[in-house]
Amino acid sequence: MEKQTITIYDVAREANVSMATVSRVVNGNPNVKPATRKKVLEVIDRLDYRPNAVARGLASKKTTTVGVIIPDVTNMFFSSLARGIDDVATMYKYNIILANSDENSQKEVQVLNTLLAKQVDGLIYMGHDISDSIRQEFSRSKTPIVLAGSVDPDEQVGSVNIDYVAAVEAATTRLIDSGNQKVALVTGPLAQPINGQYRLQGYKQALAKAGLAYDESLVFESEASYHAGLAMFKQLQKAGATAALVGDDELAFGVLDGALDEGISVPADFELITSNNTKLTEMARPQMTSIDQPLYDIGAVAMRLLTKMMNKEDIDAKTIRLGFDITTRKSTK
Amino acid sequence: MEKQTITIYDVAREANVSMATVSRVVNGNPNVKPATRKKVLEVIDRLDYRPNAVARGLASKKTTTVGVIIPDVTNMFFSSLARGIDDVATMYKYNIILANSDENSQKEVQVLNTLLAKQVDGLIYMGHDISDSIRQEFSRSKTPIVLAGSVDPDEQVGSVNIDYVAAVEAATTRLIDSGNQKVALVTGPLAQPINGQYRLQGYKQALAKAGLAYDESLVFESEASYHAGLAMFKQLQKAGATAALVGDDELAFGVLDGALDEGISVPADFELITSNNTKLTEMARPQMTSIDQPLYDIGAVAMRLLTKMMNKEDIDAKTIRLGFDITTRKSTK
DNA sequence: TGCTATACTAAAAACGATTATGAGCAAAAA
DNA sequence: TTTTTGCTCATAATCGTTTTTAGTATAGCA
Repeated sequence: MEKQTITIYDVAREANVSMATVSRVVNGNPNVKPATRKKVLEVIDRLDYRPNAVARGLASKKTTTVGVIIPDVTNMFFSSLARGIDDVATMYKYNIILANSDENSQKEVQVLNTLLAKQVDGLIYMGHDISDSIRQEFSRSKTPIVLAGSVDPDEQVGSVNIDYVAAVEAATTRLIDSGNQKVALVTGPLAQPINGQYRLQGYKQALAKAGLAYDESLVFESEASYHAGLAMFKQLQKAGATAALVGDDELAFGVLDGALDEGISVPADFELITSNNTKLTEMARPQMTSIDQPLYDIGAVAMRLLTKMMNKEDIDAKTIRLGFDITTRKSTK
Repeated sequence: MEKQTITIYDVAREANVSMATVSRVVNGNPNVKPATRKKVLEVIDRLDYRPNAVARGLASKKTTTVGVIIPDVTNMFFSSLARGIDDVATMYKYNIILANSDENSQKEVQVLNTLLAKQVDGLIYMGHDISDSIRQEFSRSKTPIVLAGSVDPDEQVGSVNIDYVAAVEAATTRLIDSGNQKVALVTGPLAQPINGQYRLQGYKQALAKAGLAYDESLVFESEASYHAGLAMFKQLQKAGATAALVGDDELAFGVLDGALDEGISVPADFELITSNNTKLTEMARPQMTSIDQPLYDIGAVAMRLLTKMMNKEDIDAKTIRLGFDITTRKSTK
């Protein structure tokens, strides 16, 4: 128990150079003679010196850390995004401060502020609902921000997503084309733009193109949980729906099991398309047909976009729209 | 676009006090006259001052940040732990730096080092496999560390887990008691202590107590994925197993669907118990009986233990063993 | 009135890096 | 030989806090 922390100053002294030189070799600055560099590296190794990132952050005003606000890590949709984010973050030598928000705007604002206090170089925000309070915080912050997997109606900040309108329209059309007159739409709160604006719009467009009337009683709001889906099926049945487009995989899994538990055969008597194409879609029996959002990629691209913003590189477009697909499995005819 | 960052010095000047005084009111130090405190708070509010956590971290040598090493956020088992960790972390005003390791020891060591460079106040490590390299890093680090959901054979660091031996023994016994002569054990790599030592031991104990011979051909190693489970079932069948204890829910889900896909009826012709009691167990049809590890709690307790260590409080026990249960559902008779 | 105790506040020194600025020196050019 | 050029490297300022040290003002007391 001899020494405490060993600092750049210690290695400078041991190596008979100045701290500036040590700093240079640590940071790979080329202005160091190979012999000197070697000497310094040896001392670093011998002393087991590890640069203090906090001090470095203070001096350089860069923390190589980005904040990630996530509704709930436990939700496969978001954790898939998070995985993409983390992978490209480490690729670019950034670390991730992860904070769960429960999509509660008060918590979000608070979290955002502690993240900014910690001087993160950038922020990634996940969550469908961009409350006014958080939007306000966004706009007065100088820190680069990008939204992953959700849409920013006024394009203040960067965002990466898919064309939800088109995706839902395509999926709904598929359901209509296979003979369903009454296709239900089951999503999260319509107050959230992704549901109330985009998904609903896509749904209506599909209906309109097929010459079907829009029937409000076929639109269901629900939290995104398995149990909610289980309970939901009876309502769908009551409303006379013979097919449903569901906005979340867990929820869809619930609806599916709800149907099965009622003795309804899927897809023969009830067809279902879900939206996120997580692993869950393959675990269900029958496996679920799904809109295929490239979740991992959305996260990865969002982080990549953020790195560009942090580097002050030119961005062609703040909003990146990735392609989607519909993966056909066994829950549709 | 007038001012850059506003510092403690600015508010001191505006409020006609010293920076030390501002520091005191920000940190809730009682040695400040109420009137002064009020005045300072007003200025802070007016200038929209936000303390720089990096500078604070440098000066105080505390970052109120803990590092969390996780194999994969996308795995429900670990994300459940992570959620517990994050919740109590925020409760104690800590933030979480989350890093995926893929249970790759090289990555782990690297991640650990960058975390330490960032001066985290503590570390939580998840993962079944504690490689020698990581163990070595642990032992020469002065930073408090606790393991969540895994066992430390030499109790160098803190850890929170359940009694895996007893849990597996109980589950296996259950399977034997319901008439199965050939119970398979399906887990991750036996090289990992949790599998090769604890689970296997529990399994053997159950066998021994029931007077059954241990048959190596009934023990299967597998990665913890749904697809691996799907493929695994045929092997179980070939080995003549009529029941299985599976170490991971996704894997178990795969085994279950594998059985179903083969036309085997569960639990009539094949019984199954899984180990983690994640949401998945309820989604399966039939729902899966499971050892019930309190995942969220393990995470939460681990973080709580870590806070105590970081505060240098006395710890009664570095290893905390939580209780477990077996939740009976429909995959057992 | 003078002295001590009390209650705060001010100034300055860390904390451990980064980064201008410019000095020293050898090689090249004049 | 002298001047210029180009590398290397050292000095010192700076980043925004916390924390220690040294006060100062007020009040209490004899």
